[in-house]
Amino acid sequence: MATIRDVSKLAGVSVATVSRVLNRSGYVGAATEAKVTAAMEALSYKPSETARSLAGKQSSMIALMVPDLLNPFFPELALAIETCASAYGYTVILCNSNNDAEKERKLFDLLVHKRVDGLILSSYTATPKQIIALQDRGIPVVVVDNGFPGQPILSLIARNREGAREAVRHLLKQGCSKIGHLSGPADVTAARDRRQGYADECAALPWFSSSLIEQGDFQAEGGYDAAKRLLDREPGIDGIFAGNDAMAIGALKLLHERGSRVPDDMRVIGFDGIRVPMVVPELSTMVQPIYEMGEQAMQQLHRLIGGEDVKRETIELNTSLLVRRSSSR
Amino acid sequence: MATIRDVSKLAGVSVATVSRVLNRSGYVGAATEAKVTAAMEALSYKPSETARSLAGKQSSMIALMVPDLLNPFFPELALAIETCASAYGYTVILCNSNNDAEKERKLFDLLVHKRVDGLILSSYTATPKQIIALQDRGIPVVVVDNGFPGQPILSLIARNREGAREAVRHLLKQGCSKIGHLSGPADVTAARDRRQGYADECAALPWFSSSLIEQGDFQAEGGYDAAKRLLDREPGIDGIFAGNDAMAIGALKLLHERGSRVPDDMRVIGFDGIRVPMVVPELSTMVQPIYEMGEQAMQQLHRLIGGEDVKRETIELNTSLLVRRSSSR
DNA sequence: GTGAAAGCGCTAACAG
DNA sequence: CTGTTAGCGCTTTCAC
Repeated sequence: MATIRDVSKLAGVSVATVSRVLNRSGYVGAATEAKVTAAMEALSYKPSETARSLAGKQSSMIALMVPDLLNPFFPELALAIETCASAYGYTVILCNSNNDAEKERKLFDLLVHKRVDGLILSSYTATPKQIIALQDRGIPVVVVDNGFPGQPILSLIARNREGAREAVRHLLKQGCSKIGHLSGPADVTAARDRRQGYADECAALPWFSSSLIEQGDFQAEGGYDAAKRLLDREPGIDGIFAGNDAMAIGALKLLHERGSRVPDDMRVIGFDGIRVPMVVPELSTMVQPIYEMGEQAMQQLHRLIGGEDVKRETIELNTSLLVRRSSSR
Repeated sequence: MATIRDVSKLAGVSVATVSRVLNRSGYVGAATEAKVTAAMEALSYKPSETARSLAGKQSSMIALMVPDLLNPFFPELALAIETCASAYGYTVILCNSNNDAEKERKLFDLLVHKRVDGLILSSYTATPKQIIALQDRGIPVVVVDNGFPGQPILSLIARNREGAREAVRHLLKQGCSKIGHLSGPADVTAARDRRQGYADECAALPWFSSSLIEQGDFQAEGGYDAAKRLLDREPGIDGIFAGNDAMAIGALKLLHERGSRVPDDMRVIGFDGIRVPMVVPELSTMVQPIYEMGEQAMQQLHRLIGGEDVKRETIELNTSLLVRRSSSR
């Protein structure tokens, strides 16, 4: 593999000059530049990212850390980020924290030592403190699908509360007379906001009771179990708003086992808009703009890495209602 | 961040010695080693992978290249590989080729320049030539879910032909009297083998005709379309063996739209065993040991990287029949 | 404008 | 057993 020295020799200049045209830094005569470019071409030279990284520049690697690759939300996000990152010239390191705070901590350390240029983080367990510490250690972070209001952390999140309200209003409009909610983990902002949105719409209605909320874990199995507990406890429910699609799918499975007809006896709506080719009945959902979220995350991270003065705040993205068969005839 | 020099000073030895205990290479006195270890501890020193990589050692990064992150098969594989890689001390670079031969080619180049230690490749487009070229450029490769018989390429693949035969026999045993097959892309080994397995079992049966095979693309949409073409063309089909789960799900969707009762009027079985929490009816499938496949891929790659003399051949893994509702009452 | 030279942090001969 | 030293390929002052 050709090195910068080979290029410099072939072009009859010094390595410093080659480095300059490589980085468009400092002045280089037009003629010289042409010679260098030609030489690089001739040797099909590509600078060694490794050396570049050692010499103090960027590693042109970013890390993507997700809690659960089996939740289709994250592959979709990963796809968006990978595509966008590669357009910017970054390589993506994939980290699956498995929702394990300890593993996460170790990964943070690793990333620092790997000198990654930045991190796109989706985590239910990372604390603001940890994230800020990471930033202080020189690693710009963009958080996705979780927010830390009041903290100097740049995060991207859907308008969850608003979206939840819209989902519930949709169920009400469909004629539901008693709506239950399967909420996500209590310590996840997105889950809390969705629960809050549900409460916003329902709290004043005569049938409302806080026991209409059952907590799950954002996973299909958990949604199945939570739905079971909810329905066993609260008779007369004819609408379910699940905190995410995975749980909604779990609920649908339970309903099918019990012979409930959806959407006739029970209407169900989820949240996320994951593109799982689902079977019967297709799930209505509040769509998060997952691809856009990944795209924006990468964009913002790139700006942070570039040292731009980006405001470290929570950015909210709009959701959109997607009505399919599970909630409407 | 502490460097090897800091450690050497604190321990009162030379950097070479520190390097030795770091790599367990060469002899180091017990007392010295203890001092060094203590110093490393005290400074919470971690060697810079970047420097180590530049100095000619390994980059401790491997790449994982997949064609389609939206197919749940690949996140599952990725999870297995990431977990296993991290146990071995490797970091995983994620590449999504998007089934695009051109992007794939560029990625190969990139990986060479990044000096990744190895590559786990799942691709429908890469040619044996390309893969061998990559190996010649110093990057060990393990291919997953595709085989290149006769080529010096280490690949892991399920016993597709055998598995397909078993799936078809299962449908026959369930009483199917005319079974269609939705096959995958013609240029994918796995798809061909499964089609062949189907043919093995059916070719001699009175109702068989090659028009019972309809080609899809291993994606749900494609399965939907292929099933439509198949059923419109061939009346009397009461069993479908889909080349993978994604297509089987597409077929189920079509069947539901058409009011076919599954499994009463039509029995369906897929191939892959992806862990999508599916709705009604749950899909029967030939399970590939996805996790094990990822695990083995990582293991073999590690051996290749270590310079062990691993035989570059196709390794086959057993599948297992998982009967659920889509094929059995 | 361009070159010389000093590192970045680590490894690997080669001497002791 | 341990220290010295020369790089790995690139960036970056500092002179000319």
